[in-house]
Amino acid sequence: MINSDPILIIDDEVQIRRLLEITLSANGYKISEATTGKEGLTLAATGHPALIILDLGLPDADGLEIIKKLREWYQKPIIILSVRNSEDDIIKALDNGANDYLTKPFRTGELLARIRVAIRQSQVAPDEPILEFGSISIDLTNHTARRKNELIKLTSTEFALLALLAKNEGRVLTHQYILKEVWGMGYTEQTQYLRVFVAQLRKKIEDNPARPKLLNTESGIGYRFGY
Amino acid sequence: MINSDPILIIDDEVQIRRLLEITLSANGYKISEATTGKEGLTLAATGHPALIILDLGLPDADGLEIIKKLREWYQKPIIILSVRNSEDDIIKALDNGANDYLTKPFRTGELLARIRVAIRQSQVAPDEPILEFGSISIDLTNHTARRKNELIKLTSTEFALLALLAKNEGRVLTHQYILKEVWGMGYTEQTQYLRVFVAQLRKKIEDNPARPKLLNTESGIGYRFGY
DNA sequence: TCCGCCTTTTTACTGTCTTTTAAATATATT
DNA sequence: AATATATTTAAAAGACAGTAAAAAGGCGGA
Repeated sequence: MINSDPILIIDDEVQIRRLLEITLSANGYKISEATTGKEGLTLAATGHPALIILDLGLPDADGLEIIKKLREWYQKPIIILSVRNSEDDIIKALDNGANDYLTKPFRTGELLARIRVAIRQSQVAPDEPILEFGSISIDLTNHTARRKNELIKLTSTEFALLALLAKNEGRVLTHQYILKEVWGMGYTEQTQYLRVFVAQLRKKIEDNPARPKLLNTESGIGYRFGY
Repeated sequence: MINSDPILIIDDEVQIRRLLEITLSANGYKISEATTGKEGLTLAATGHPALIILDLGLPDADGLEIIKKLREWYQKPIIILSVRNSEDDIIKALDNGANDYLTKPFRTGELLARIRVAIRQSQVAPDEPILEFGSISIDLTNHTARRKNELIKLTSTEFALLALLAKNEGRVLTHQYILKEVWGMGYTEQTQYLRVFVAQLRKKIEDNPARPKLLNTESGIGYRFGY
């Protein structure tokens, strides 16, 4: 997920909390909840949330005061949800450190988009998932593979083959399956293509291509990556 | 003065422009104005505005496309003003790079508060606007590129292409993706444009254009900058 | 508005890299 | 040992990329 830190919801209305719970967790966010200002401040301090959604109309505290208290140390985004729609309330909340202000009832899709905006601004680009196998690393999103940090020059077919095998580390993939995935369903009989490309790949990724350690042959069946 | 760079207003309605002129300058902001998308893009590039206020319903261009075009190089806040109030419009604008979205008619005090929020944030998180690659440096805010401190003369398309690749250093970008980002979604088949512009760029940025070190070809896939 | 300049698009050609095919050699399985 | 399966190499075919230059389009200045 984008961020493993939770979104902290501070709201006394149980319906709103339920709605946010469902919407946010359905979109892959972790959540933590508080029903009072006091509890909210404690949870903000202990749970280091990635973002705080704050209801201005809490029974036990003034919303503005909570924003100010949070902003003494909390740098990440604060989004206000409030029934109050007066310009004065909005301006005061924003000027005291809130990042955004939505009035209830709000549209969940819009809230999600505004959360994305806030998080986008507060965080640096997340690292890409990279598959590692000894001295070989394969970056699927960047379409690059490295060997001891040196870029390996691979053709698109070679990369597709390597990626398929690497994604299925330890599994035996049959010739037919590999051919179907890499070349397409019309090529399941062209085992020879596979042999040629396996040889090319081994030259590029193996220390000793004649004694492969990564790209292993399962005679009569297919190939297996790793293990 | 909060910031000596102006706020750029892109709106075709003269009443809105007058209103914003008065409100913003009364609050100490400098302003510059454009009445069309085209003019807006030019002024954004030449005037390095501290913030852009953009009307989505311009007569000469699709608002979303303008946001995308701006976001190819413009890092500072973009606030949308629009008569459209549908959730879909709001989400699309925000997800394509807008920082905030207000529907017309808007309250000037709220707009000012949201401008303060946006500027506050853009000062906290100043993205490094100058990318460096060996003897090449690319200044995204000023739309300029240098080679050994000599200014390189680039057309706007050339710059957009270079900026896109440079921002994605080390990643392989597909032909389709590059074409979509630089030319627009109707051009994903025009790989020849790309070849011509890549050749032009290489002449300008590479020591030896025939043996590129920065702008690398990934045959059958696309191009990769650096690494 | 027209002219000239600059940028983008189009065209035609050449060169390079990738995939396919083929054939000879090696290894595994029974 | 015989047979099937796999590896390796290299050349042929095909796909893809680079280049140059002309045509078209857009823009600003006279």
